Amino acid sequence: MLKKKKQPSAFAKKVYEIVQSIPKGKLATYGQVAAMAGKPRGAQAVGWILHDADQHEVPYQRVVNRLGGLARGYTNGGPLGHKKDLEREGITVRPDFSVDLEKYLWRP
DNA sequence: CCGATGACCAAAC
DNA sequence: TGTTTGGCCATCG
Repeated sequence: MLKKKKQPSAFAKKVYEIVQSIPKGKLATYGQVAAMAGKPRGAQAVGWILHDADQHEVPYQRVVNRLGGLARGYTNGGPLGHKKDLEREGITVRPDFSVDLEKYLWRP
């Protein structure tokens, strides 16, 4: 299992720009980002791109699943690291690692 | 193109 | 209720 870094493709680049476009204190879901990138059913693909995004300057912490929950495999200290990053953005994370999408969801 | 993997989503068992 | 399966799309070998 050597899945390692690779070059950003058109889809990845779009995802990066979208994620970087998320205002501070707001959140976006995988499905939302995927839809903006042109793939309303590419949530999994977005997850893959974000996993690779750790080598880019992308605030992928602002991207959560549709339940407002943190990602399963976070590459930066686990869910605690993710929670800390979100709180630093001004987002309140519940003890169960979920957030209020109605309150923090980014609506362009 | 195919098979396998993945930080997702939804339904089925 | 917890686990599995299928679907989605992208990427690697």
